Amino acid sequence: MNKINIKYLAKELNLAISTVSRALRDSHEISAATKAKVFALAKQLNYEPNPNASGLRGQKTKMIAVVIPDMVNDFFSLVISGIEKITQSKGYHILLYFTHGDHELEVSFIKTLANGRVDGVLLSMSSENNDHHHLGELEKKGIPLVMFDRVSDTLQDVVKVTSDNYESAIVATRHLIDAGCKKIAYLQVHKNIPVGKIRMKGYLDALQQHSSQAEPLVLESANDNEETFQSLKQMLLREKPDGIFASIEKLAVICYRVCEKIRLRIPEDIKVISFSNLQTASLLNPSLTTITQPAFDIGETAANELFKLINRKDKLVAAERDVVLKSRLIKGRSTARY
Amino acid sequence: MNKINIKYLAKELNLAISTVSRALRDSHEISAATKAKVFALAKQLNYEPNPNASGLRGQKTKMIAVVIPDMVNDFFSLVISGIEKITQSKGYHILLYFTHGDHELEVSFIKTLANGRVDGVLLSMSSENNDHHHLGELEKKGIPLVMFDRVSDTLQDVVKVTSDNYESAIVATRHLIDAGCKKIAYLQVHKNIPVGKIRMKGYLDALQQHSSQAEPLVLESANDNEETFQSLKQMLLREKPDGIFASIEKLAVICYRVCEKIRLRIPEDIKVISFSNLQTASLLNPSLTTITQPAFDIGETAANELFKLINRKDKLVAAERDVVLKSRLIKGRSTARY
DNA sequence: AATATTTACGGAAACGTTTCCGTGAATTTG
DNA sequence: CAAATTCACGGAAACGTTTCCGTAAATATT
Repeated sequence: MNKINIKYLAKELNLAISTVSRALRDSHEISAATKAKVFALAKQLNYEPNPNASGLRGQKTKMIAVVIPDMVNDFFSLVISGIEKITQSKGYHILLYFTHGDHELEVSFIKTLANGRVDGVLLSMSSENNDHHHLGELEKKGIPLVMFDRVSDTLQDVVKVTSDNYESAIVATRHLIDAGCKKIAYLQVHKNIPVGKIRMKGYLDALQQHSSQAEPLVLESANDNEETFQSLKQMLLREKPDGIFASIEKLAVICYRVCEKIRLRIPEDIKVISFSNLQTASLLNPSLTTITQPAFDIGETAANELFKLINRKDKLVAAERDVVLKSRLIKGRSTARY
Repeated sequence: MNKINIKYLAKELNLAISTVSRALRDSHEISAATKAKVFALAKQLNYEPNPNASGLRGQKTKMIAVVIPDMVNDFFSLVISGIEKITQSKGYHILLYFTHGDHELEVSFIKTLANGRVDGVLLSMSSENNDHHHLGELEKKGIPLVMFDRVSDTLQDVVKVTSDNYESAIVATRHLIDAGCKKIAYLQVHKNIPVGKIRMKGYLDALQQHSSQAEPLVLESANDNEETFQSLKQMLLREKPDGIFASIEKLAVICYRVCEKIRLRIPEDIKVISFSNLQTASLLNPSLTTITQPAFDIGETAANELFKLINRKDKLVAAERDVVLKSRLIKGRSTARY
């Protein structure tokens, strides 16, 4: 039950600790013969360097943090898969945190991360909150940050990876208009989600430029699904829109349920389009027309950008830039002309 | 740009390093007055203890690893959410690894984890492989392990959290039989997935006991989706089963596509049931009857069991036990009598 | 009042690694 | 052949904590 560490290897081989360490790291100042002996014993004993010791000494942890709201939809699952592809290839490890949309929790996570727990942070904000001092804490400690999807529009000096939410919202709205919709409603999540604002702006601008619809029609969802169900039902019955643009897939799903409940036929009575990464969108009844974000790609790109920052020697060059990836419109029967 | 660590706090307060450390850990041998001063300065400077130093000294990392095949389906997303709920409440951190079904990768992950990187491991196996020496490595180092869902049936001395796959498979098969199916096919994934075997045994036993069907009908899926699509299509055309039992949701989805392609009506011509945690199962066309595993619960339970092991003082007591949670049958139109 | 105990804190070792600095021996250079 | 350089390795410091051991003063005990 002997601990196998460098000291043990050194004693076993009659070498100094420093020699063993250098041999393991393939240093040029160690002879081939010695290296071979060290490697052989290390492999035989299944030696793995203690990460805490390496981290403490070298101030490198080989870990990055991924901080996201949650994983209830397929979007973040795909993003993480993209991130994992990159971290895996770089020999890095992923620490995963869920904020559950709670800003306080986000602040608390970031503070814990700011003291040498990770080499970098990938963040999708819990909510639009102009209080960004916790992110400043990261910068002060020299820990690189890349934001993705739910980014801050007020924060300037940080790398952001997003998709073309504004343009896609215009495309989606125009798609409904082209399908013959005269009264289009927009289903929005809680107001202070950053992407939400931009998407709604696309909806509003598209309406103004391409539709004769007098007034925009916006419904903000509640936190509770049942509550949202009821208010959406009321809205559909009262306003009788003929097109629905859901800003997230959960709202589209609720919309399907409401329509079934009040016997509205999709797409005959009302057409539905939604931002969504649902893999089963094409199997829904009817198949859902979606704006699909390149989620996996966003994850890959964000991770790559983060590693650029981590490996940057010259900390002074502030080459921040926004990366914007394109979403795709995938047509389903939910917006078909009939 | 001064590093704020314990040494800095001590100097600032004219105290010894050891005193500050004890004050921060709320030791009883430090006066209330001193504690107050230390806490105040620590808060003011946003001090966070360096995790590498703590980990190195105390041999505790406050991190656990979660090793799963991937996150392409909703099941593992829910499991992780359940795990996160527990780790969050215990002040622990999650390291996430995907094996992508590759046993070699699993071995490599476990080996890296075996040297003080984490306090415990939650594992859902990549594949049924009787080569378990890498897990022995964990035990040798005293790192607790809990397996969930895809567990090994040959490995005895380890805590396992699963759902009642055998019983559920019987329930599913009987459900098809009761709905009038005379020829039921079972769609299986790659042979060496452990749960797959047990589920199939349930299918076989239910057939033998409750159906007059002469021969079981089993189709093993390929790695490639398109390939699976083709072989399933061939099978449906050749064998003309009137019931399909899919062991995982991906196969049910492919089955839906095949049926649409060859104009088989669900549930009139063929009925479909599947193991699945798809949140949109009820919105499919037609709504899918599922055996739904308590995924979130599995995550919670596995994490709780792991913490029991981590916090156990008495390492000798080997109170291994299997925890089996119940799945639910959720009826949809895909198995309706017509 | 003399001794024993508690209180509140300081000093230093230890965790396992990496790397700076040194140093004999071997090799190259002028 | 002497001097300079390279080679191959050893010793020890440093990373930031936690904790064991020690100790002077304060308090409690007999």
